[in-house]
Amino acid sequence: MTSRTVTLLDVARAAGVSKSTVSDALQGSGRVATETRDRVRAVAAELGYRPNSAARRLRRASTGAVGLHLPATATRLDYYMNLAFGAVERAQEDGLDMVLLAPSGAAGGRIASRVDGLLVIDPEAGDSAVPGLLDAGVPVVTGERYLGPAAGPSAAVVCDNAASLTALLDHVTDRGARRPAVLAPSGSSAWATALRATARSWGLAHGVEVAVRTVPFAATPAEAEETTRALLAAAPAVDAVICAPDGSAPGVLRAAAALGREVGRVGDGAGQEVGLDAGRQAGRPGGSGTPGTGLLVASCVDGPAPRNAEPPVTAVDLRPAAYGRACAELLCDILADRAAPDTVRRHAWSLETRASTGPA
Amino acid sequence: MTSRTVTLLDVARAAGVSKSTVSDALQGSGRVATETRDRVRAVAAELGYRPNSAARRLRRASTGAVGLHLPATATRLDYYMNLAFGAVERAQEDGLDMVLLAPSGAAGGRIASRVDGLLVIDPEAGDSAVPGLLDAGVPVVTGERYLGPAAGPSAAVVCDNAASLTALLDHVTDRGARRPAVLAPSGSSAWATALRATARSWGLAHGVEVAVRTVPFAATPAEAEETTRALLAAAPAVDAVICAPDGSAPGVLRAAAALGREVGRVGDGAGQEVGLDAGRQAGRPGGSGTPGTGLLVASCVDGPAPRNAEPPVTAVDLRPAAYGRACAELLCDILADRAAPDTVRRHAWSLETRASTGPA
DNA sequence: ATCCCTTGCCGGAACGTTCCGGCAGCGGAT
DNA sequence: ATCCGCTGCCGGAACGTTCCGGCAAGGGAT
Repeated sequence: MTSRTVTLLDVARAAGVSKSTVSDALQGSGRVATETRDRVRAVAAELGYRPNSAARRLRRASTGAVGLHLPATATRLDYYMNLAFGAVERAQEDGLDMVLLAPSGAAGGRIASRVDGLLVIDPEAGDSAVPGLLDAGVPVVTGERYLGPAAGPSAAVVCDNAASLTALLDHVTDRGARRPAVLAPSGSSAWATALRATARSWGLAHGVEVAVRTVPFAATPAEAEETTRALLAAAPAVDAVICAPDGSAPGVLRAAAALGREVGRVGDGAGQEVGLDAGRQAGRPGGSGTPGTGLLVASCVDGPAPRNAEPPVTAVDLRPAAYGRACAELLCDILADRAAPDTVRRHAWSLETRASTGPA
Repeated sequence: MTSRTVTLLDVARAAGVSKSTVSDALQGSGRVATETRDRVRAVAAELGYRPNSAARRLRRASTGAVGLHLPATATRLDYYMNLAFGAVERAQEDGLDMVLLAPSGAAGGRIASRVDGLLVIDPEAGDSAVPGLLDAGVPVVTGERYLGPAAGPSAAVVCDNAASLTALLDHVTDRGARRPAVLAPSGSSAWATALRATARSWGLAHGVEVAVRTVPFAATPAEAEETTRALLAAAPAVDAVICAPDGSAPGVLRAAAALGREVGRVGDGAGQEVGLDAGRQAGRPGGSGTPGTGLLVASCVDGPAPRNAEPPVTAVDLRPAAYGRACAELLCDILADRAAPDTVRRHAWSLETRASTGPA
């Protein structure tokens, strides 16, 4: 407030050198004697010199910022909140600002003049903003692959979604389930697509019948509950439900409770065999269910909902904050030429086993 | 890609005028004949001219971006996700980018060189990043007041939290509750402070004893459940629980279920009188509760959790997206000199009555 | 002693925009 | 006819950086 903004020239005068030398000293570029460099840096620090980002950007023809695009349909999922902040943190380490892009996406063309790169998370093939972003003329890193048309090869950080759902299915069968079912997400994101494909193929590979029901990408617990009720009514032999969308696991739990299924146990209490139940429960859709019959429940996305549910629900932890970090890191690497612009990296998930799939 | 970036000078040459005229024509500044202006604009559009934001910012000494700071403790609450996107949308309408600030807050000093203004949402007095932001030298709009030390008068958008909690308390007493309790948030945000104060004062004003328990600002359902159990054990006559933190209402519901309290009904099933219950239930802390005894439940923050709970929970809808919009709008107005830098605006909430406080 | 190469530093020219002062031309008032 | 003021346009000069070419000074090799 009181003092005018201090520029390179001010530092130069104070240090008794030219502005070029100050610039070189601070950037570490050019040829500067170590002694001079230290002195200049000291003076700069003392004067409280802050480089003017606009000037720097003008000169360097870069903006110093990257854009972040999140799925329009799912801005309310706090999974993305964690992801976003992970990304912000990492970008900041490279001195980059993260600008939040409106889901509507407005004019994709002018984006290029405002950011040096783009992070496009879980791009839906149906999202009209995405194609504009992908060829905005700046490097793009997608979180999960883009499966839409005209998908030029761009950099990506991917999760092995097939492996995580497989792990979940393996886990529930390990715990005794014989007839697992999957509530798979709709939509054309890579995540949703992979889960649907895996849900179908795992059964074939293991000679097990897997019931698959499709629910919205961002299903509410109520929707999950409704689907689960219908599923268990139609296929009472199902003894494990794996629920994909973030936050909807409580709905599965509620359906189980309403139908008298005890979550966290498999079988009918006498043993682990479960085939008999089929006949017993058939044709009692909205009824009170058959007390004493167990059900395993798991979620493809960890978060507050599965973690705090009663009982806590086994889930795949996608580690969203780390995922966001990884995306931002890849983009930073590409911008700094530390990585090729078509690099693909993997992000590791972990399985969190909880009471909903059996005793600890 | 193919063509170089088109500058003001290119447009000038193509239109047969000087760069100054082009600038004036496009900005609407200076004195330009209407005919010339239209022609210049047509040429600019045809060439696909995009102003270089870095150059513009350098010249105008503004950055074209505003920063958004969210509470560090609560980045995971999707309330803030909605708020953020509301703000982004509004800022975009004024051509401003919204840059997400890392919760850690790093160096507050250099923020001023990167943004023209700041949005600081629910500033905690304990958040070490906040003071640096408040006097970063740029206009600041806070979402809710900052109650910390050295609070220079800055612009704010506030909610009448006293009124919303009062409305909730009035509502449950209207529905028959005689002994409401409040799970008030800890912390020193204006929201938390106002709720705690109101919880205490409302009782005095109405001659009703209000039990107040403090829970974390971002309490998990498990924490809310635990607190509710303890509360109902210690004060069994409590017949309504109003729960403040976002997302924790399900915990109250679980506690109620565990103690055999029927949510959405008040009294013991025979009538609306409830005072008698006190003796009946006393001294049965962890037990199965008293079946047939009702409990009203409400939340101070609406969202997926109360909306999708079973039964759905009455809540105050703070309308976070609109709130974010309002904050951004105020900041835009201040930056454009349409509002004084110490303007305070109100944001309206609404009460969403649902089954948890009685039949529809 | 001469030459060359390296080191350390500097001046100037961009980057693309906005804004200020100025300069023609012209119509109307004196 | 002279002068004034207004309109429409233009040419610089910033804004604060980075980067390139160049220039002295010094030291080693010839």
